This record gives sequence, structure tokens and C-alpha cells, in this order.
Amino acid sequence: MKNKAEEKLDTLRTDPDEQMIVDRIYSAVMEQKLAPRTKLSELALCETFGVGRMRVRRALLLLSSQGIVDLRSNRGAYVACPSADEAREVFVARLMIETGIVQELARGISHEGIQSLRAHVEKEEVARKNNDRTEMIRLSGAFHVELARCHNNSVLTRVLRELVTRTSLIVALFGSNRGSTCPDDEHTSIIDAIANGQPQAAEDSIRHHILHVQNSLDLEQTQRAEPDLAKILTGRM
Amino acid sequence: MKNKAEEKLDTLRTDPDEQMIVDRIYSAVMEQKLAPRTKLSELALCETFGVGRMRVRRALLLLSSQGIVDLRSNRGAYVACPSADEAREVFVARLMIETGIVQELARGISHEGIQSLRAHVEKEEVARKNNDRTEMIRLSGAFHVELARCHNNSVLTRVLRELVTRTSLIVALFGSNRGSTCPDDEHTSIIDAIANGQPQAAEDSIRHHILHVQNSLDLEQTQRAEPDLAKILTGRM
DNA sequence: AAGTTCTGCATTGTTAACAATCTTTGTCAA
DNA sequence: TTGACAAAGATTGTTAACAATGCAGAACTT
Repeated sequence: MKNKAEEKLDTLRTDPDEQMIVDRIYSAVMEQKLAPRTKLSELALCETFGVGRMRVRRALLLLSSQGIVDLRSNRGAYVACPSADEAREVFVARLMIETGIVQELARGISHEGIQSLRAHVEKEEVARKNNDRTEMIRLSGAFHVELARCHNNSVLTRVLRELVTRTSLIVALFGSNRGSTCPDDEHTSIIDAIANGQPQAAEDSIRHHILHVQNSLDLEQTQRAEPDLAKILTGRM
Repeated sequence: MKNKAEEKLDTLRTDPDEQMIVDRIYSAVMEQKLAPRTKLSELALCETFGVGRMRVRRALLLLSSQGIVDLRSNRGAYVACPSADEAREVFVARLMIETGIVQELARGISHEGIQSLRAHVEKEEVARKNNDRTEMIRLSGAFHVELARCHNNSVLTRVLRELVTRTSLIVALFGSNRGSTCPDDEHTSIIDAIANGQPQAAEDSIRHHILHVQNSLDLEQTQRAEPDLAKILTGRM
């Protein structure tokens, strides 16, 4: 008989396939390769990932439960298109959670934590030098998830990953001109405050940083997309 | 042709059936009617809710993505059984989010918000007088979700709902003797601080309150359940 | 009697066919 | 030309059968 201690915990909850699809779509959204309102047809995803329809549908359900994808009955899955109100909610939640995280990190972070954060910013600088826009966008968002990861809290990490991804959608929708990536020096100053054990400074830095992103957006514009298209195409441009 | 303005937004993402199943299981866990490790067989759920297997499986997938249910490959779905580490994560997250919420509520809450909170505590008192244990447990948790709802932030509300529900599981697993329900006066003092516009007092109250719950638990016990059972049944009791 | 292996049953996972809905295209009438 | 209507095609939603896995009990061996 098998030893009780050898109980297998290898029975993972979600199949690798499924998680892979979810992760890939997450990444694509974060990197702004998938724009809001993009249709995600089941057939296309099946072919792309080489899996059956069931897996795709489960992945889409998970994505929709996290606000990354909108499922419309009998009409398919679309990359989510957050409203201005939803956008504000996301920023409020991010402010609350991220200020809390950096405060606590400043009160005591592991050495490896600091190192991984510095290494991250290093990568950002490289991407900037190489003018690798996709990588820059990806790393800008990932930095914030990395902060949560340093806190060693899987709940907060998961939530923050969702919020950062939705922020990508929001920037794509409401960004004035370009996908404003986080300026790298702001990340550095956040790390410095944490490393120096200054909770208040860390909180101020990240609040300033998040507000900086939010203020670069135009969340007040009357309407979006749909009417634009209609007017542009019916009117004489 | 249909008017553009009449666009139907009625295409809800999740079918009512599905959401109903999820909600019912959520409620049952919150009320501690569903204990951790309880098996949720597909057949039983199909019969209970009178729906097909697909709906049940989708509901279970959603629940598992929120840590309420564990899906074990080829072995079925079980009510989640959080580890002590996960429990600590939940409390850390709750402290961070809830202190943030009450602080901001204290800086400005709508009149209806205060009223709904007071009404909620009223209900708790009634349940207490009636010795309605189930209702007391339910309301104790719901109060915290209600705080988030007053903040008008659907993201935070959803996260907090998940955290409160997982807390029910944690209390069921690690509670010393009984399902310790939140003492009603602590809720009242939180509301008072909010109503009086005292962010710091509100934060202190809720921190004290959450820590009170956490400290009533025994998160340090060496092992749980499984080994106990083995020893009890193999040994001569 | 204890333990091991084997067989049958129950439950879950997957697939494929079918049904329902939406979108598009083409036709017709005003 | 514009609008409405209808049919064809494509996409999604659902169901049911099948396959695979795990579990429990019986039979067998030592």
C-alpha cells in the first residue's frame, strides 16, 4: 500500500493547456497586442492553440470572470472594453492595494525581493535602449505584479495581475496618444524608498506613479469608439 | 433598421442558471453549511439545481478560480480546504483592502451608505436575539461585503466577497471551538467611526476587528485532519 | 487473518453531432 | 437608390454518447 505521506498533490486544478491559453491571452492584452473589442472566435483559438473547443471555452469563461473578456450570449467572446466608470474603479483599487503593498514591503522586504525588483528595472532599461516597445509595455505592467509577488501573497498577486491587465485595456481605450509606458525612473524611486525602509515615501511614490498614468488618460470623453466609427464613415470624414 | 441607441446590453455574460449555482454555493459556504473537503459531485449538483452537467461544470470552474472549490483531476470537486499559509494570506489581504475601504468611506460616504450599514447591523441584532445561528454567520460576513459595496467599487466588492467566503472556510478549519461570529458591537464601532468622519479610528476599528477574528484561530497547529484520521483509526483510539 | 490483485461499478473527462442563434448576402419592392 | 425581407452560411450553445480514470468489493494467495 502507498504511504500516506506520499499523497500526491500533483493533481493540479487546471490543465496546463487551459492555463496556457489564459496566460497567452493575458500576455497579449498586457502587451497591447490584443485591442479591446477584438473578437476571439472559438475556431480561431482552437486552431491557434491546437486544442479542442472545450478547452477554449473554459479558458474564455475564466477570462470573462476576471473582466478581461466579455462573453456575449450567442455572439461570442470579445476582448473587454472597460467603461470610464470601470476604469476609475480599477485605478481606485490599484491605488488602495499597491500603496498597501509597498508600505509593507518598505517595512521589511527580503534581500532577494529587492534584487529581483532591481533586476526587473534593469530589463526595462535594456528594452528602452533597444526601442523594443512591446517588451517595454510588458515590463512596465509586470513590474507592478512583481511588487505583489515580493509580498509573497498569492491572493494579492492574482488580483493585481488582473488589475494591471485591465489597465492595459484602459490605456488602449483612453490613452490620449500612445500607450504611455511607466517611466522607468518612477519605478526606480519606488524601489529606493522600499529599500531604504521608508513606507511613507514608498506610498507617495507609487501613488504619484499610478495617478500619473491615470492623469495621462481622458476618462471624461463623452462617448467612445462606436459612435466615432459611425460618424466617420457616414459623414464625409 | 434598429436604432443605434437601442443597442441591447441585455446580453449578460453568464447565464442566470450558472450564476445561481455559484451564488448558492457561495452562500452555503459563507453560512458554514458546506464544510471544507465536502465532495461536490456533478450528479448531485445536477439534480439539486435541475440543470445539465455543463452548467454544473462551468460553475465549478468559476468557483475553483476563486479558491472556493478545489478541482482534482479525475476525482471531482471538493469544497476548498485552505492551508494555514493560505489563511494568513487571506487575512493579510483583507487587512490591506478593508482598512483602505473604511478609511475612504470615513472621508466621505453617502447618506444611503450609512443607512444601509446601520440597517445591516440591525438585522444582525435581530438574528442574535432569535438565536438564528446560520443567519448570524451569514450577516457577519455580509457586513464586510456591504462595506465594499458602499464604496461603489465592483472590483473590490468582488474580491472581498471571495475573501470573506474563504474566511468562512478558514474559521471552519482552524476555529478553536465554534464558528466565531463577528461581535456586533465591533461592527457598530466601525460604522460610528465612518459616520463621524474619522479615518484613523475607522482603520483601527476594522484592523482590531479582523485581527480579533484571526487571533481566535489556531493557525499554528502542526498538521490537520488527514493524519489525525489515520492515527485515530489505525491505533486503538 | 492479513494483504494483494483483479474485476465491476461509479464518476469524471472528452469528443462529436445536433440545435439554436446571429450575421451576411442577395433579392425585391417602393 | 434605399429600405425591408428572406435565405444561406457561419458561429455559438447544448446534449448525449463514449472513453478514461478512480474506487470499492470480492476472490485469491500466503
